[in-house]
Amino acid sequence: MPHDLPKAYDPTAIEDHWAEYWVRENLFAQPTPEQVPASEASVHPPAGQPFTILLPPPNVTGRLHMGHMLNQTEMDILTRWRRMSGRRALWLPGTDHAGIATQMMVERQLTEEGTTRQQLGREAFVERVWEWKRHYGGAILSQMKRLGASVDWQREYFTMDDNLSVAVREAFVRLHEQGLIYRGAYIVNWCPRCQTAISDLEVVYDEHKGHLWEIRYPVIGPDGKDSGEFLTVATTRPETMLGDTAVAIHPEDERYLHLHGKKLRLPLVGREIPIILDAWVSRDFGTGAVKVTPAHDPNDFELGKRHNLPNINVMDETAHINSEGGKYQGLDRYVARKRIVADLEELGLLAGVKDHTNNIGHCDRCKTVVEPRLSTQWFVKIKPLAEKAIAAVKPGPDGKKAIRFTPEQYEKTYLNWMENIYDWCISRQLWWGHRIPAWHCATCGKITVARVDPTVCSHCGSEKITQETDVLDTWFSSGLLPVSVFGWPNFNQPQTPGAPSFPRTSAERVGEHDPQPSENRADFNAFYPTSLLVTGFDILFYWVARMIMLGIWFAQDVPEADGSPRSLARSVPFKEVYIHALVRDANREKMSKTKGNVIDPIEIVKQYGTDAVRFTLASMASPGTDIAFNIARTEGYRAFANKIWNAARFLFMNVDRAAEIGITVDPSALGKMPTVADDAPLEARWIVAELYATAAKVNEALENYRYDDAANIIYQFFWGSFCDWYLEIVKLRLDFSETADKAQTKAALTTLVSVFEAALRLLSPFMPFITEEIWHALYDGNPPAKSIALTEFPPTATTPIDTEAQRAMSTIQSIIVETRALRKETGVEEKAVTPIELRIDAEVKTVIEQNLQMIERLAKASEVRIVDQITPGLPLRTKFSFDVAVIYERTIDIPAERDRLTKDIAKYEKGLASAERQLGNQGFLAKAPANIVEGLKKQESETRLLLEKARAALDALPQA
RNA sequence: GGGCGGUUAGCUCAGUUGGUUAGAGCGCCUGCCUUACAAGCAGGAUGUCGGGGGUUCGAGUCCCUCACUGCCCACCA
Repeated sequence: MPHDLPKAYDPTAIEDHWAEYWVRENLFAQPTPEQVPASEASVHPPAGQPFTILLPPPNVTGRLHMGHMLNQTEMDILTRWRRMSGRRALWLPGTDHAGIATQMMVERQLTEEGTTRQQLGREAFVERVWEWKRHYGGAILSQMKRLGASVDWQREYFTMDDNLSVAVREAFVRLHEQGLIYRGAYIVNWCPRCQTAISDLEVVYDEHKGHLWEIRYPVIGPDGKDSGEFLTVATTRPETMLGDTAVAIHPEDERYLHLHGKKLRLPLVGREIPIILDAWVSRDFGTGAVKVTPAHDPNDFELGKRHNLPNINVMDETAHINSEGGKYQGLDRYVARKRIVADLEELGLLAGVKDHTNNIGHCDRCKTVVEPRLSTQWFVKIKPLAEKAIAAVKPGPDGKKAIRFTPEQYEKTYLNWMENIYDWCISRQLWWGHRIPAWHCATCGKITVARVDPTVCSHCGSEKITQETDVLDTWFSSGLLPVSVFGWPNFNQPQTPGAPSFPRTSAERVGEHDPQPSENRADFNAFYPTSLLVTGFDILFYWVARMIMLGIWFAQDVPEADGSPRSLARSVPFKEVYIHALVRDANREKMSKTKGNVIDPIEIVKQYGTDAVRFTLASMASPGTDIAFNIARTEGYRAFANKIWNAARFLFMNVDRAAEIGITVDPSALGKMPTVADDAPLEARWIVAELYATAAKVNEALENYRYDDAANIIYQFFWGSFCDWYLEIVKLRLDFSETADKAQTKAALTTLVSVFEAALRLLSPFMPFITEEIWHALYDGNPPAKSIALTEFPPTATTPIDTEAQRAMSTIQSIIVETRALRKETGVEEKAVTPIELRIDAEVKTVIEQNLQMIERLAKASEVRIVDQITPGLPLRTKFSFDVAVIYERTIDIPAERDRLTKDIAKYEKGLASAERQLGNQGFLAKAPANIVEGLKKQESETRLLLEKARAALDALPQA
């Protein structure tokens, strides 16, 4: 049974294999829990509490980027950890149909083919998008599989699956029934390229250097002719003047008040427009007179409503001037601007042009400048939903919050937004998405909203009805995911005749997967509310907030399993939200395609291994701080993986050698927390104590989303304690000679293997690949489970830790470190062994005397002479509880030694002075807690001793 | 304009309710191919915790202020 591991760790050789294995074996599938009757509860031991987590669905068009990988690494660590800790873990994956993004992608293809979606027609186009999805849509999830995400692939969903579409439709209809959906003409953000409305959130603002044009509008005299007087308005967008229906001035602006009641002649157009008074106008901006274009500016729209002004829309959906624009018709908005400015100048109506910096909104998707546009859209009256969403994050009557944010600061951001929320424009003029289930009647003009496609108008019975062409905002469907993925609404909705046959999923259409839709509430009962949402702050409002609003709104009507009403705390879509940081490049720059600093996770994974990249992200994932992804760290963690690899090789080498003389490790010692006898060797007691301490710290860190702490603690344990110290010491015990004490060797081997095996389990959530590989090798083909991921995570022990062993070991380590340093200073050759003198305090004397061989081996001492006093003249190092000296003929570097001692003395003097000052302070003695005072006193006496020793050593140095 | 962060070793970052002499990784310097690992081992150097003020027996940690810096929200034409 030789364990043949290649000498160097090569992630590429193992990772693909395990990634495929995990998927193929369905290791992380979480079936719908069977409802066990109480009478049988003893037969079926109660399963762990569910740990449910939804993958923020990546866009189906997406390619995996570093942000995804961070997000998935964090979720995977937590899910694996919870699963190994006995929870019923469900991590649910899926993709988002991503309306605009996907439509754009396919439109681009069509452009290359020399056609357009309009030429194709709606139905063919949508079919074309499905086809695209079938071909390319799985890419990001394949990448995810490669990264080893421990999700339940059997439950994979797509937001346009039929069951999820049913949920979308139900949600829309219910909100409509509840009077929370309305349709109307409002100014919305319009993207002239995408030719759709977009929500406020989808507009990103950018500062641009532009101009403020001052235009003279002729005042019409009592005779109906131009009076010769002008009112000068200032505008950043002269082209919109074609749609002006008034000019507004401040009611107390004495410069212009005499003009009130008069009319102006709109230049270039000739229309007579009124001068209105409104306090909204700011007197000190521009000229103090504002042209009012209600159809092209949100403020003007409000102004227009207040003053009953007509709305004149002068642009079409592509932002070209329409027939209202007279001779400018057909011109692009910016061409029209140029032309208009030139014409005004020619007419002598351009009073001035000033430089002006203004913020311009761009479409988040395609970066086209957004046009505020008057159009008819669908909205959700959001306040009632927001109220509940606010209550969910504020302390309830029991003082607890239904939803807790980590880091806490995001709670404020969230509340601030939620408290100032505007109605949500949910209609999009796209073809790809959930089509709004509303039908317009050509006969009576009314709208029919229905769960089932109607054949006649519900108002007048007319058959002349046509479905609304708009689709819903993508976030409307993703906002429903926490309820819809668990079967809402079908389980509590009477099956409507004629409703889409269910289950029929897009996956069936596509022929990829066979998701198992829930037809009862077992899934919902077991997994809702989900435990945690891990996501980036960039979609806090888009998605997180919408899920909270919609989740509460619809889940509150779903009774508990026992029929009782559902509380707010049980209606929320998730109990915790963990907002992770942004991954930046090594220079803290945001990664972006234009900057060319994007790190492709798959590339870097190929180079360093998934485990190393995961560990990098985990070790830097301190809550609330952006991650400056530094490849040097990844190199370091690849070295760590290599270290683990080689520790395994060392282990296997010894296991094999032991087997040759009939020593084997009892498999029952593995798979749990190792134990040691009280009389076991010190290093065995110590490493087991360290393991327990490490497990406790790691569990606590993960409990608090301190991935960074957890990773560093494990790293320190494995490399620092286990490899650097324990492995070196245990070599002393691994004696395979004929004369060896077999019982001792076996005990040492057992501790070695069992601690290592436990360490693998500890590491597994962070580095699933390498631990899986080594774990399987360790069991040599007979593992107790299909995967290390299904074994138990080292728990936090309830029994006390062997602090005595820790203390003793710490002293021995200190002796060894000091001796090594001393050897170096004294110029002892690396290979040479040399006797040392050691003076030790009584209380540690026994244990150290029993473990002299550790010092001999690790400090390269040919002999350790325990003395009462170090022989004068020997180069020595002093510590509080011991002094150590090397017996060596070569002299030390006296100036360097003097230098070192002088520095030490200065440090001790400073420390001592500080301690004495505090201890001499009555206020300190009176007010500081006892343990602090005690600690300081101890420190003072120690420092005093060290200072004396250092001074003595300095005095003893030969004069240069 | 409103709000929220950040500023700690050359670099990237920890430092939990104020408490003993501020840490890690990488990098750097020195010596070692020591039979698991040179992707390694051993030793070493490095900080007026952004500036100033205050509270306190005690401040990297709390308060004020200034500077620099990042982000979010709002959008006066």
